[in-house]
Amino acid sequence: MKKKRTKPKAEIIPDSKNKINIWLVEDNISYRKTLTGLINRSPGLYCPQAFATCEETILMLQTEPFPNVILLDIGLPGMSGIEGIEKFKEITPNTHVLILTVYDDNDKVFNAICAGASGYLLKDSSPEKIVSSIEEVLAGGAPMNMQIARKVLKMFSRFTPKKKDYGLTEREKEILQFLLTGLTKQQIAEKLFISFHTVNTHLKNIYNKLHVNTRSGAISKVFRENII
Amino acid sequence: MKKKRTKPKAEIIPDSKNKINIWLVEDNISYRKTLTGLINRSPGLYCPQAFATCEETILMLQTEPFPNVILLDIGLPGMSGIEGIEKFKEITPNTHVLILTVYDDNDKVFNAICAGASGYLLKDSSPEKIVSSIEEVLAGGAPMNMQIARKVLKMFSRFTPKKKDYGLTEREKEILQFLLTGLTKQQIAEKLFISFHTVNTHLKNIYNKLHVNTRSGAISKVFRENII
DNA sequence: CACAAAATACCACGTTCGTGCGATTGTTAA
DNA sequence: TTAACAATCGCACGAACGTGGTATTTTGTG
Repeated sequence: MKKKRTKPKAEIIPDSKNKINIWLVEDNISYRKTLTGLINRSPGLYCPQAFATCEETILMLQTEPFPNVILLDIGLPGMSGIEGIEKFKEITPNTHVLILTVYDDNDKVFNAICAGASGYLLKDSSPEKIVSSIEEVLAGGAPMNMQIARKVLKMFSRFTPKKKDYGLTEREKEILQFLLTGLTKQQIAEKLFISFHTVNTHLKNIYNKLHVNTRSGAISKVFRENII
Repeated sequence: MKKKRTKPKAEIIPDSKNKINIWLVEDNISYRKTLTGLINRSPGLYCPQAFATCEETILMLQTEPFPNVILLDIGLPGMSGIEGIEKFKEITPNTHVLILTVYDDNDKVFNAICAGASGYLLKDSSPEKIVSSIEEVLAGGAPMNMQIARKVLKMFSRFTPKKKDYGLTEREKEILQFLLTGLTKQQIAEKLFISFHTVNTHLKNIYNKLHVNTRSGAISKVFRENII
């Protein structure tokens, strides 16, 4: 629920008409001013709000119209930027959150993206890069510094479906699927229109192939090793 | 094991000294020629080999020195580009594979990256973008078209640890961990130096909290929803 | 302190599981 | 035509599970 309201401000703020509305969350005062200036000097961009903490930002989201983009630092006093993303996204899911930080460790990058960040920039980015990234975000992109992009791809490939092959047949995989849902042998038999005994046999074979001897072991193996 | 060998060729090939060695895998003849030309006209780049299939490429990898970058199409006759990536990476893990294709569906992108692609370009990319992307790959980046980058981030956020809270206590989580390994109630009891009956009680409570009534259901829920 | 929540413990009963056998049919590759 | 494999079906039995109770002790918080 956006509330449109003209708010008197001491500073000179650019005309908001047809401009991209950008909020800034950055605790370093001088960098914040630099960025605000940079954005407001860019045609088409408009930065009416700048905060030092996520908490303040969240408060303002209660009363002000939602921004198109939030430019967010991660190393903030109080609530971290990562937590901030989640909160922002709960309040206004359509607002893009663009991370601008000094941190480039896997953990921060991973968590930020999982939390819903639309892009991830490092603070050594040039002013031009920052401005173009804001535009890119709105054009449906996901701007990242190249080292970040590489990290992201590497993280991704760690999710590789390794798919060790235990030589399961199609029927066995099918039955395994039903195991995962917590069905009993009898229930599986009914689902597949076969005898209880047949399911029993399949289960025996599955256990043999997976080198387990309980449902629990089988199910855990399926999830941990991305079988099926 | 790289074998350096000067190979007589009918075509005029640029000097390989200090140039980035790029191989091209693309089944469309005219596009292949266009790209080869583009690369060889770029200072610092050098494309001595171009193939129509992964199979040919793999053969050549047996005898020729490994390239720095392989520019790879996905929609190929015979072995698909996705499979190709895996094979290439097995043979020469340090060679970067840069995808250049028309396909932008989640599945292809996901699989390509999981297989180890260093970048993902669409065929509507400008020649300049292609050349700069090759350079970016070698500079440690991961060039992607902006729509691809967005897709990648979105896929990532699907891995979000949602962590629904079912109000499990620490002890209950502990017992849940042992469930995953396939232990019986008695075995869990021994591990924790408590009575079999206590484990039984905990299990009852866990099932209640997770709204399941079998070990299988509990285990599946744990994996699917990232509990614990 | 008081009260709630968590952890502990016990029992009984019917259900389901895992595993030891054996067996028939159909398909597929050698 | 064999041989191998997959899928089907059957039985029996001890072990483990899930669920209904009840009850005591420990821990933590207002």
